[in-house]
Amino acid sequence: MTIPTRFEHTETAIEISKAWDDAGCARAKPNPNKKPFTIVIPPPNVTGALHLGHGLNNTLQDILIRTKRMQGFEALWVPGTDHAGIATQAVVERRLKELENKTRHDLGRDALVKRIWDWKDQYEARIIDQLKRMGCSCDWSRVRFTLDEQCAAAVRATFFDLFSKKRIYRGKRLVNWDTFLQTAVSDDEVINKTEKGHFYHIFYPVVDAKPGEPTRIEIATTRPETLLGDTALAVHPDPEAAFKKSISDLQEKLVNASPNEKIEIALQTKALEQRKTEMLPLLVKLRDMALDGRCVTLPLLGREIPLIADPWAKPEMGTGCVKITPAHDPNDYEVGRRASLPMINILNPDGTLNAEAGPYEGLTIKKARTSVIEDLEKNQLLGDIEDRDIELPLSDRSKTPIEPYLADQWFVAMDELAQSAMDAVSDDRVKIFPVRYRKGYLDWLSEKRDWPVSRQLWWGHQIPIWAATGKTQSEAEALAGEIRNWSEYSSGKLTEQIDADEAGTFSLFVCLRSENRVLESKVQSLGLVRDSDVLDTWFSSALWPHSTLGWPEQTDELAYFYPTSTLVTSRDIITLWVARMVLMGLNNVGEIPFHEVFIHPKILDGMGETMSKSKGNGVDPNDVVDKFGPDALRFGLARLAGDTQDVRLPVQYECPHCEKLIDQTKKNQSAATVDCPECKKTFSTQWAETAEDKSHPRGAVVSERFEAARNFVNKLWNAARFTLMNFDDYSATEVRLEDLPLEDRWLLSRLSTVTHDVTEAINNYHFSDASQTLYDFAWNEFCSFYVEIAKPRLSDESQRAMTQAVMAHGLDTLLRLLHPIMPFVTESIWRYLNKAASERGIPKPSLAPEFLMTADWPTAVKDHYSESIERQFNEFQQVVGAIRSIRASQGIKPKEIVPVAIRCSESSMQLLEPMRIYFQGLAGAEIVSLGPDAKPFEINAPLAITGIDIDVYLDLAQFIDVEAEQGRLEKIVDQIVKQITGKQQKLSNESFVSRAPADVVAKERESLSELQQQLASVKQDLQRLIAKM
RNA sequence: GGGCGUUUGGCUCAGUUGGUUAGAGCAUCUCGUUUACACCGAGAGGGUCGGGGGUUCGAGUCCCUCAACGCCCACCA
Repeated sequence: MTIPTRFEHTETAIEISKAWDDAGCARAKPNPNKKPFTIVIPPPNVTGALHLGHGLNNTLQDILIRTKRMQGFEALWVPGTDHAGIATQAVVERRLKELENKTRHDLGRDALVKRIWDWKDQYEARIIDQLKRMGCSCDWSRVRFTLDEQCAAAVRATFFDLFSKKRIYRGKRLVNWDTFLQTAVSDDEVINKTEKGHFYHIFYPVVDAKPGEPTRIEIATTRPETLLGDTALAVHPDPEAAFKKSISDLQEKLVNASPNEKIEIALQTKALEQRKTEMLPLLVKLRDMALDGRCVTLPLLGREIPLIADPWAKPEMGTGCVKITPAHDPNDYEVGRRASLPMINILNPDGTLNAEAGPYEGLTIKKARTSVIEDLEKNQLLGDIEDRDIELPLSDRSKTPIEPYLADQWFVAMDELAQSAMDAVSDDRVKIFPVRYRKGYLDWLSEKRDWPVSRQLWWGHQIPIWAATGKTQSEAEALAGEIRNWSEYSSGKLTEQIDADEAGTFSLFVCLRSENRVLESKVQSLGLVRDSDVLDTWFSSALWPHSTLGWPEQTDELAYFYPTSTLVTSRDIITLWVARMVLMGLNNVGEIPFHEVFIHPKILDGMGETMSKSKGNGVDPNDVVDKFGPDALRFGLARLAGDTQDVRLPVQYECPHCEKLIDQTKKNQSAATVDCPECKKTFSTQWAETAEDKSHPRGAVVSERFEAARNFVNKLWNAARFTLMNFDDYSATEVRLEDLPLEDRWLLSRLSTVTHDVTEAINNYHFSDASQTLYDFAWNEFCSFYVEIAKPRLSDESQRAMTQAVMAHGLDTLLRLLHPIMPFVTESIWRYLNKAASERGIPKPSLAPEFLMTADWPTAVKDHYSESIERQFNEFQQVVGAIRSIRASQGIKPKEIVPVAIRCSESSMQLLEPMRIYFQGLAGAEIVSLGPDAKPFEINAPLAITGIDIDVYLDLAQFIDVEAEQGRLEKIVDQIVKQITGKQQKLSNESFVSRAPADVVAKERESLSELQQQLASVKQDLQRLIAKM
């Protein structure tokens, strides 16, 4: 049997993928004879291509799905992508701006959405290609997209349901307004950045100040321009109590404080007390004025606004007095509601000031700030300006400042929904691994904050609401009454709600259950207008586990595959996504969406930062696949990712001219081109946009971390090559366990152990352990020992057939175990193995299936396991290692055969006797005497192996390098003496002997006496050596 | 400010319930073309486990504390 010298990963992968596809290996359908195992992919955003973080995520899912498929489950992995509303629209809008200098308004809604669909098509294709090249065994006949028709139907049904249950409501809320994208973004999409800013002190004149009262009140703010929307000033209702509370809080902290903290607290307390003394009289006065209903004049606009008492004004902060801008600050909004203050919105959606700002109308916020400061200065109402670091909220998507903004939004009421999702995790219906992530999930949900779901975007699921606003109560009810008479109303195709706002005007909201043009125009004919907003992208993501299976239709798939088995995701979307899937699944289907959630580590770059598209440090899995192959990519990721830590993956550019690897740095990772320091030529990166940049050949981004994995693939390939080279005369034979020699029994026992360990590891999501176990076994045991031992046996006719049978079985099992991690190389070898040895297995051979992918998972055969055999073989391995070590230190040429004597017990002799012949191949040694009576040579290189009662002697008569040997022996003496001293100390310690468990003490004594014997023996050899000179 | 996590040889990571001399891969050094593999084989050097304190006969492993780094959440006009 000939098998290529090299494993050609690229063409093999293409060919094998096609074969799997043609055979439908990854397709799944409800099958009553099997148990289902389901995974829904965390749908990647179509904002861009996948990076290695996704690579890891999908590798782990595929390992699970392939394992379960082999274990006999009906394994379904549902693929798909996410429309990622705001993120995708932002990317396309940014490009539109950069390349064509146009805004979305220049294009209009339909044209922009068309452009985004084009973008989506391009990246969806790219993503699916990446997944396929990685070998992901998704059921590709079931690709979903969160904005496709099936998902849209689910979104409509859900919205309708929640609206009917009054869990979706309309509210005026202060939202995070992105002035660039002109949409509200959720709290989760806001990031904070510390910036240098100023703290402006401003004076508000008191209206009709009485004698003894201050004529003006000082406040301090980082946002002076917002004063245009002020509707009050506030002071604490009980400043003295507030001061006392703060001071006593500090005292409380003192109890558990560290020395450094204590100093800090003492200083704070002192400052606070001083402040209290200085400021209390004024604050009390102001409080009295507030209670008296006094007013101040709003600078610049001249409006009279009240001074109010509200606990939000903390006496220990700022000037102790605070301006209240309800329409533009979340805290002020709450104050405004408590005090029924007017709420004045001074902003247009694009971030410029509106008519409420009077003379400042039309200015941007930045310009308005400058003019306001200038004008305050002119009016002598400006006090100190302090420098200060301020936390600037930015929109995660557009990176522009967020403005708190009062707007009408749809909300999902979270109280009951959140509770149901908390319960599912608290009572373990949904298990989260590792468990430490439970807390974050529960804490977040326990806040039960209502979920604002409106987005003022064009890309997404448009809200299925038609509204008639600004009506009187009777008008609204008349309209509603008409609708209620429709037959569609009674058949549940639409529903309505009447809503009154603070100003006393009424709105009628009508929700349609599903897409229905006729009904839509009927509703529109009543004068109702469709809400132009779309839903938060997480709304459709939250339905993913059931919408992909056909809900709201009661499909067979839904009945069979739902709830899904495991969700594999990364920790940063536990709240955003995982929690919402749980509550939506419970609400819609009445059942949890998945039984287990596995949170895997994140891939960081060489500088410790998470990989992401926006940072520019993302590594394209395809680049790694091109260079090292998909199996190496997968194995490398799986082995790297343990369960406790994120994993750092230093990445390099590979110069396309000279193949030099260039470490990625902060600077070059986002560059469009890089100059190679070696050959000085230029190459382009994935960020190259312009024609000029693109004219340079592209440098792949790779990581040498995958080299070891690639080598492993090669090792496996070659072990298979060797095996198959010796299978020309293979014929299936039945082998009896008891006829097999030790080395075969050892292999079978190890296979049993490894099968057990790997199965356990994968079941418990310990992918790294599974990979490591297989790597060690395949390389250090199967290749280094079993194959080496097999060499002489294969040329011995009496052993050849038996050896072939065990080798075939060993390779077969190894391939099965490795397949989920390295599907291509294993499937490829499997084909060759099938050609050479189609029937194989211990004890009874059977015909192997055509595809490894759908073959059975091995079982750990109990009868094959033997602890004593594994231990005995381990002794053999140690003796081999000992001989090799001496040979190396003596500089003995590899071709020289060294005579060796092994003194050991009767039982060890029985073990080693049949292994005698293997010492030559493995260690270049000829065993001249073996057993309890084995005699050392005249000039010995002794080696004692700890833990085993075996002494090994090499006859150095013709090889001796006295100096080297003397050095070696002296070093051994030192080592042994050091250990003996340690043990003697331990054993002479009265409390150790009396308090440590008896068996520990006994073991110490035993090993001490062993060491002493060894020492004596080595010293003797050393003396003999010196005497010889 | 609250929570979670991390800190082990040059690099990337293991280290199960505390118990002999703390492991692996990469890198380094020495030797090597033995009929699968130089993407290989053999051997070697290198860490006292972030600092300090404690519990214990015994601590990388448990407790306290300090420090650094990372992430999440909240946030002060």
